Amino acid sequence: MTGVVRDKFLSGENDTDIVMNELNSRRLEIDALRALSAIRQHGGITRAAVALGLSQSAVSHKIKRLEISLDCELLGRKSGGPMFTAAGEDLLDYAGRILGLHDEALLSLSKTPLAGRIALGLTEDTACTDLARIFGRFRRLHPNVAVRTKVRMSLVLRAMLERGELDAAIVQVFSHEVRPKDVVLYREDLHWVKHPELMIRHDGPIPFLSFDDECFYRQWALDIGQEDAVLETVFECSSAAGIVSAVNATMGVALLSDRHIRGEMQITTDRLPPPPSLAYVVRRARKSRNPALDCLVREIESDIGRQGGLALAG
Amino acid sequence: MTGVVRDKFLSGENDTDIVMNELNSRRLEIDALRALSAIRQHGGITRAAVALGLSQSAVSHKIKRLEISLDCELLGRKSGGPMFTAAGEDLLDYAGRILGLHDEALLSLSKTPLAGRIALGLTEDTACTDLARIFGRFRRLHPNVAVRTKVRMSLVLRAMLERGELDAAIVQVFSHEVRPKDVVLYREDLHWVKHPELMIRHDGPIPFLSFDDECFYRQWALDIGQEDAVLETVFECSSAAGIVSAVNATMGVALLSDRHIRGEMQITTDRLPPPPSLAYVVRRARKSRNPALDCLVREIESDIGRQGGLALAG
DNA sequence: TGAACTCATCGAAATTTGTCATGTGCGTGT
DNA sequence: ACACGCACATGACAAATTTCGATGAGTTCA
Repeated sequence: MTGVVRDKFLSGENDTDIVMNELNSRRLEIDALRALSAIRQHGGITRAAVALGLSQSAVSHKIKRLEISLDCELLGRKSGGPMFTAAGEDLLDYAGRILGLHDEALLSLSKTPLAGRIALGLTEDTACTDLARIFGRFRRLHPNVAVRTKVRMSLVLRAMLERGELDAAIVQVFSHEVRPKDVVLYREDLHWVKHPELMIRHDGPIPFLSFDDECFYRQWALDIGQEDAVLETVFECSSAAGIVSAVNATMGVALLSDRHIRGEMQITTDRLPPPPSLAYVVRRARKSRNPALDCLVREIESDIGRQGGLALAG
Repeated sequence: MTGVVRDKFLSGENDTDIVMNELNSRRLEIDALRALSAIRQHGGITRAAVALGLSQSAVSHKIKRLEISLDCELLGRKSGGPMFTAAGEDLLDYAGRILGLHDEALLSLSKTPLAGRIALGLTEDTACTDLARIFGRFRRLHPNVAVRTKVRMSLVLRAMLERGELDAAIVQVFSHEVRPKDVVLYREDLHWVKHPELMIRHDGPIPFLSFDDECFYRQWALDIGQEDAVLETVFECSSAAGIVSAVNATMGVALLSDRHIRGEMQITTDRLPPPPSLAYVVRRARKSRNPALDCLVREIESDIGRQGGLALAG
């Protein structure tokens, strides 16, 4: 509220009355309340700023404005102390309720139905999961949204995202590669596995059962294999099923995720470095501002049900 | 939200994407919701603007911005039709809830206790009502606020308001004198009354039982009496009780409100014009920006409990 | 028809918000 | 003790948004 009309009556008043005028115009910005919630959600001002698409200082300014309006501190600024003051905790509660009503009003009153197109990339293993059910429901709820899915390996999907051929993709990345804007759906550990009857010699190369060129973590394996001249690729196959068979046939050692370890396979670490852990994330193209996609990502995230325990982003 | 960071990615996009970007940044301003409520409360944009201390065009712009955010119309703009659309009615409901939470958050979190002074004027009949209870509670809740009340007749209080000797007063005014910023507490009708045994002659003056100089509507009666030479003042008294006794003693005709009509009194309209109706309002001095007074007025308004049915102003 | 009233729109002034650059404080490692 | 990295605060200013005053358009009433 920037009204000048009211201030015409203030001429000649003393400084106390000017302060009182400030207090009279107090209000809490919706977006500042949203920033406060994001600080709680993401664990700090800087990460909240990234998630909101603002600069760190804009978020800092917003909190400052809330604090001025309320004339109390909201963030605890002592090292090692709680992030929020008691007042900050109280306001977070109000913020949640206000934002809930606000967003509900936006959703229920807006007469623009979700429409548009979504070009979505999936890997084969995610394509065969509950995601199909999620997409089906989404289509039923939003008939005006055209969802086009392409199933590729993760490296291909990532290239397509970069080229703008996809709006979003569900891809595997190493955990250290998770970007702030990625939505982490779940995480997986990789293991070196072999059949119990396969003897690893103490010298010379280890026979490696490799996924093909398009497996994004195959390159990691080859890189460490070349560095130490440890691995020798003896088998290439693009499917996990093929690799599983080769392991069971004692043909060599493979790098597999928990999901693929079965039967008599044995996890081994002899002469091999600990593998990196993986994350399945929804990654969006840079040019992907699309309410329909926002809604779909929210559905996916909610349905996969991370239960708020895992960090959304690094 | 005016972020530039995100918009850097939009270069080269077509117009559809720009529209979608607007939708993505939708939000409902707190003050716009407050304006919508004020339009309902005051019966139009222009009156709402006065009450909010803004120009008419600022309020018009606010509604326009809400309509753009929601992509629907909120005000019915057909003559004779309802002021609000169905969507407008829905949003009013949300607005009430959001504003309630917002204002509650402001009140409960703000660490600046209400302080200051209130110079309040009352008429004798209002001083002897539940208002005393209201003031008592206000003092207990806000011990730092000094409330000083002066009991006078309405005309005197109005003069004191003009002179800045009072911050606010509860006064009687004719209904057509209600100002936009007055808070209407309740309304009263006046009636010409006489005892059934008093015969009004068909010619010559009517004996008039008059309140004294300080009764603000006495002047109205004398004015119309002089115009038509109808009334002859035969009795003057400053208290309603005295006037009631004189009526019952068949001394003449008096102008009384519903509250004072009792026993065998008879309402009459022979040869007399219909009296104006009255309103009891909280009227504030022009220089009365005072959070403590705001709070007190809200308490008074709420407690008198107009139940939202009556218009607050003209 | 003219007057009064209400609301919408335009151009520009006023105000608010966000960015960038920099400062400050804290924790960690050498 | 010092250097570095990280997180947040602050100042100056640009960009965006809101408000104002003037005016236009529409409606109602006498």
